[in-house]
Amino acid sequence: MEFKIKEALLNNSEELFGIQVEEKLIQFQKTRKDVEGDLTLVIFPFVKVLKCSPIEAGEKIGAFVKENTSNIESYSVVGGFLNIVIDSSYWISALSEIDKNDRYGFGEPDSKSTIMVEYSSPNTNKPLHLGHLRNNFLGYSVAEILKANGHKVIKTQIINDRGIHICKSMLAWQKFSPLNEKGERETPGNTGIKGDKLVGKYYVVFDKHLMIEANAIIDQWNAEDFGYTDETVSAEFNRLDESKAGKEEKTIKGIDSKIKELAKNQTSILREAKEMLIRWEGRDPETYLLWTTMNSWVYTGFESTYKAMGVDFDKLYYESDTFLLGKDLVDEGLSKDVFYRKDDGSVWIDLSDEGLDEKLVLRSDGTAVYMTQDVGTAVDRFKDYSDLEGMIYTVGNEQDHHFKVLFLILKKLGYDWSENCSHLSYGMVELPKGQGRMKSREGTVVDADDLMESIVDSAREMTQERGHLDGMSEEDREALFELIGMGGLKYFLLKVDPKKRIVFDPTNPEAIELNGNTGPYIQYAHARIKSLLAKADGIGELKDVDLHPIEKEILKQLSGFPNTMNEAAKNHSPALIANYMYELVKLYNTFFQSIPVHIEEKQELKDMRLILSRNVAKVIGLGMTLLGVKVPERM
RNA sequence: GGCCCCGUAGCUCAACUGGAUAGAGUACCACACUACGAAUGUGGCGGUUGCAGGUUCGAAUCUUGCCGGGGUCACCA
Repeated sequence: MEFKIKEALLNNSEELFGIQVEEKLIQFQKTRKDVEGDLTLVIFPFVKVLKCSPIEAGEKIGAFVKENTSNIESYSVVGGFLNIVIDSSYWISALSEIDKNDRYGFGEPDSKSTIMVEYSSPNTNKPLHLGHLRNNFLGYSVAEILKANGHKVIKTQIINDRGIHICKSMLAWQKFSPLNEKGERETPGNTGIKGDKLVGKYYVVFDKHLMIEANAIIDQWNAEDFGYTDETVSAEFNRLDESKAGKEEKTIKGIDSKIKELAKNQTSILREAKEMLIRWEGRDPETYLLWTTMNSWVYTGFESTYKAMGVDFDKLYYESDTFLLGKDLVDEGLSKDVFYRKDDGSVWIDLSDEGLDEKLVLRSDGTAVYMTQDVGTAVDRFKDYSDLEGMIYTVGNEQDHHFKVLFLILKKLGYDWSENCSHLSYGMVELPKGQGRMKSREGTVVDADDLMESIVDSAREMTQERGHLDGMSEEDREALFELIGMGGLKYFLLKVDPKKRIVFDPTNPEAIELNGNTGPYIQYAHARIKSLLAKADGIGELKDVDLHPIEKEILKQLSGFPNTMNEAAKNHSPALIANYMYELVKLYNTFFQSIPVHIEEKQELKDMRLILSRNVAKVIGLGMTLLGVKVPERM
């Protein structure tokens, strides 16, 4: 409709305005709720051209539009706004179109370019937490949205399976695990502890011992006892210690943390972990076996968490496979003078022209850093998929800088596709009242499994209270509780603009509501419609009938679905879908509450309302799928 | 300290990317189930959009300065 009006205005621009107006002057918006109309044209941009008051201009354009466009019932001018009323038969035919299409709003599968979406990408030394939930749901949803818009999508992650962090867990397990009566150390098998939780437990154990040892060292230093401490280290300690004199509390804190770092590096336990990493890199069989064993525990644990989350991947990349890949590219970059080597052998890129700093891409000992492998992995992925057009990295906004640098490096290395790479940067999940983000060491991390379990528990309780479960098997009930709980959780995390941080209070059992603007609210509407439709004995043909205003509102909203999907894909924002869904359901509920369907005497009206309802349910189903949320037939 | 992001009702979030009188949920108060499912609906209460200036027909949105919160500036990942 907008298109029709726009065309009419443009084609008759000379006659109407005296000159050919630019297309961008024609701006439509939704009509305010308290004003009659279905579509509003903003008049202000034409005022200058027509050299008259906004009212006169509005009247003139309104009259023209009514005369030259079909399906315009009437118009009115308020202030600088032309409100256009579209007739019922237009909306009825729109409904008829929607009704014909089971995949309304969706594009032809694989009709657009191939895009890789990376998400999750966990470390293998600790379990997944609330932050990962946001990451996973976001990545999964964006992938589904792109697919629905016709893109071919490859879901992937890079698993951080190597490095000092996993060695810490391995070492702590070796040193500190108690032995059972058979003389075995703790395993998921003999303890019943989930694999990722067990490995995470030993990561914490390592940290505890590290701190004890480091604090003991600092105590000795403070007592001027430097024992076997290296001279350069003791000198550094003295320098730092003396620099505290006369400083503010904040500065002293910073210096203290540097001293702590220094002491940590002197501990035997950290040295052992580093030695273990070197053995790992040398492919020492015993270390490698331990590493594969403990990682496999973690993967088994992750698998069950991913299953509960309802996310999946098409292709996995492991850091242990890719960490060497970037090195060849560093050589290539050196030969192209994109990088340069310092005297100590380390390799850098200078990005000061782009307003960024110098960035290290290879250590002086020749080992790879994070950036090195990210460059390597990116190039590798484009080799793996010849039709790949671009990539989306779902990673928290703490890494904004990293990705800016990464994309720049790729560009400078001559990879044109770097322009099609984007960082889906999302806000951290934070604790309330400026407590900042969750920290594993302080025990404020919200574990993913625990949270999912507790939300399903709430769903179970609420659903049983309602009691619409007669004749449902125990299995089906459990599946339903999970569907509702997970729907609530996903919607809670996805309805917020990805860019914004989320505040979550773990101490508040009602932090995730299941009433109001929530997943279950939308699921409930779906179940209600299904029940309504089940009670209908046959639905007739759609006829041209007069629409109630609320019915028209619902149709307007339904008509906007394809556009919302487009915007969601363009902005990588599931929140747009979630907000759309909420608006749709709110309108429908108003309708449901105030307008009878089955006792309507006029068959044509009844049929229209049933068809309308059917399509609301359809769009709810389609839209929620994009968020990874399932909708029930009953609940 | 340099750079980046964010400040909207008590709380959690919207606002179609510069448009009308800034909207929802929640909490609180009051109503509505013998018409189809009350996880609902209808009212009410609640705001100087952090503060101060600037740009224009028009600013929560763009701009400048300040205040407050977070992030980042590692031969960590």
